[in-house]
Amino acid sequence: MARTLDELAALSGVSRSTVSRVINGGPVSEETRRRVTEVLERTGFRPNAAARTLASGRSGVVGVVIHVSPHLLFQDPYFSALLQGMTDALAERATGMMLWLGNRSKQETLDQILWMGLLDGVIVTADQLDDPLVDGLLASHLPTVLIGHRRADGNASYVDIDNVAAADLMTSHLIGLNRRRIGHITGRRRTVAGEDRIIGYGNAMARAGLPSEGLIVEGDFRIGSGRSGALELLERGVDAIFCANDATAAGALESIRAHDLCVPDDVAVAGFDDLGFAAHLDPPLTTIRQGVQAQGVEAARTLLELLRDRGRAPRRVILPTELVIRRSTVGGRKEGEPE
Amino acid sequence: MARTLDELAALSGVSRSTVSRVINGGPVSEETRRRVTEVLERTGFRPNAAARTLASGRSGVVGVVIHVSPHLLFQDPYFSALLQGMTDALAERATGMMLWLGNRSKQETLDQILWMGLLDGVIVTADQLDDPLVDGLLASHLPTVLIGHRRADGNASYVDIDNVAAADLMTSHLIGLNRRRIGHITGRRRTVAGEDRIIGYGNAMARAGLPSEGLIVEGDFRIGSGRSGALELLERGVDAIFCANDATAAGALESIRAHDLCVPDDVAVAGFDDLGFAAHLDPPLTTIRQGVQAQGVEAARTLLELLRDRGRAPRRVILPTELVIRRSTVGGRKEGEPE
DNA sequence: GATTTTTCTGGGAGCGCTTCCAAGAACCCC
DNA sequence: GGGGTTCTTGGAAGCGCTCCCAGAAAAATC
Repeated sequence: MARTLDELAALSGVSRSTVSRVINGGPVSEETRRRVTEVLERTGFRPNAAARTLASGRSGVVGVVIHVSPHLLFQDPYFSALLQGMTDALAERATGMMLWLGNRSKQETLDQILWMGLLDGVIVTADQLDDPLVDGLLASHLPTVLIGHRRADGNASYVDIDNVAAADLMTSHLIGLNRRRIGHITGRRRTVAGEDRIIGYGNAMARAGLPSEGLIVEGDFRIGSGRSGALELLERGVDAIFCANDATAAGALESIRAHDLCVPDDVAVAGFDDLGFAAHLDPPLTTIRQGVQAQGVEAARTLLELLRDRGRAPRRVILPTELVIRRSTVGGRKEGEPE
Repeated sequence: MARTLDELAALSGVSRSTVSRVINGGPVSEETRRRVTEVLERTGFRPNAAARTLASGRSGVVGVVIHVSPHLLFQDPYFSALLQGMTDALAERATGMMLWLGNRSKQETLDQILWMGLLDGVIVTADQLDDPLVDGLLASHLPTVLIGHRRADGNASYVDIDNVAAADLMTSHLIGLNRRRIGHITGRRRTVAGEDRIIGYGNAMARAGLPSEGLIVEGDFRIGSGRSGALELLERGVDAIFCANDATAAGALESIRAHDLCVPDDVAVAGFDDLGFAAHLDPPLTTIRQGVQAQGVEAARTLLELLRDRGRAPRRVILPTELVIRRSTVGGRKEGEPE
């Protein structure tokens, strides 16, 4: 069994260069290509990846860094969907993927990635407002695509949604339903999504001339903070709660029910993300749908494009979001539910 | 900034070979080492991974293949724990990891891994009785460690638990509590764990002279099959149910409660895995604890050892399991629960 | 002090591939 | 039919590193 290009060249009676061309789709006469391909298939030849990488400067492998605790990673379908999208898009171009999960320190992760050296590019989740890993990656000249972005990342390539606009839209939806004391349970502090959703909420409230002070309680994107946040807001008196994500909203629903209050009659509840379970909460949750899987796909495509054409201008993608209205804000039957 | 060994050699006034020795810990005089190290740090030099791999034949990267549907992957903490264990152990030796999740066909995955070529070795979950991916990997001469193993994998390296013995132990525990009609909800068909747990259950029943026919219903490791399986077994009349894993047991508990039966007085329930939630079910679940994270660690270590010393005999590790008794089989207070 | 042993270092030969260059063959147009 | 294209191919020069070998220097031995 042939192990090198030279052996293959000998077997098929052409030069090494020609075999290389056949493998990489270079210009070769039809006749030669057929002959070499035949030998290629017969021997099951696989070119040595390290040698290709060394000679060509590209490895065909990209890194994906999702720096969250594995606990969260495997619990939140958000990441699962993201990964799925990326692997699909990468596989289309036969690009390998190395995955870094968040179980080491950011500095260690960064060092490892850069030290490793054989990556063509990196996709990294940039959800923190302040993230040395992202900064390091951007500074490293390694082609990098962010999922999410900070203000300062204006000339990096990224895929994101417009959190401010979406939160504004949701808040306006609640205002439009004649809610006046609308509380907000925020996302984790120092995350882009968290802060931007606060801004969007604040914008809508201000525009409507409604007060928001005292109506914002801090959460952390987890169900527990939804429970406690809702308790606090109920005490202060609210007729609607906009939660920074669906998990938080699930917690809020629990607390409200425990208080024997009715959703949405007494208190309307809204979430953000539209993860699978949102439609199956009781009552089904009004939320903002963001296509997480699509974000993964788009991020991968963006990176591949960046690789194909280095020095190309950064590509910034803002994916659309959608207000999904269900019964947690508007009573009665909605969205094709059984009568 | 230095980019190659030669540049570094020039900067520090030694030969390329010497710099290479300093980097790789070869024999170098103290004085030289200090001088070169200084330059190394000052320039932040990183050796080219592809070149090292090509020259040395090792890449310092191993593959991890967890071929389950992403849905399951991200839902079941089992995999999360496994990954965590592996990444920890691999990081100790600065070994990179490429991850293949189960979103492509097995054949595709196999091809990609082998084609990629730059892996030093692979860890793969071998839970299916019949798995072309595992077969292909074992046949490929790529150092491979299985997590779980089939009968035929006798001379591969693997990390596993003794499912037969553990299931036997659990069943005997139930028998020892004077249960006589003990049902079993199996794991997914054609998985090693599923089949072996049936065998262990059967062994214990036979030894005690108890009948098991009609008391085995097929499940699939998921909560749904626990619900339906329990319903079926309740109809046939049982005083205990041994479920193939904790998720199934959770489902069984639901159904039993829905029938207004009491656990464990009317029906005892036992699971397998001791995942985090098992202790928090109502009532807390008697189960078999297997250290999943430890399995990950052990698998990684085994592979690293295999790599250090090729041609070494395969290493087979059977990790211990433990019967964890909680209130789902034995009433009253147990295991440090509040009074 | 001469010889042997050990330690340290530099040179060089690859690892297997890509890719540039140039030469030859085949083809074209007027 | 000659000069110019265009296609196809082989040769050769690396890519940046490891590792073997042999020579030089240092240390140990008698």
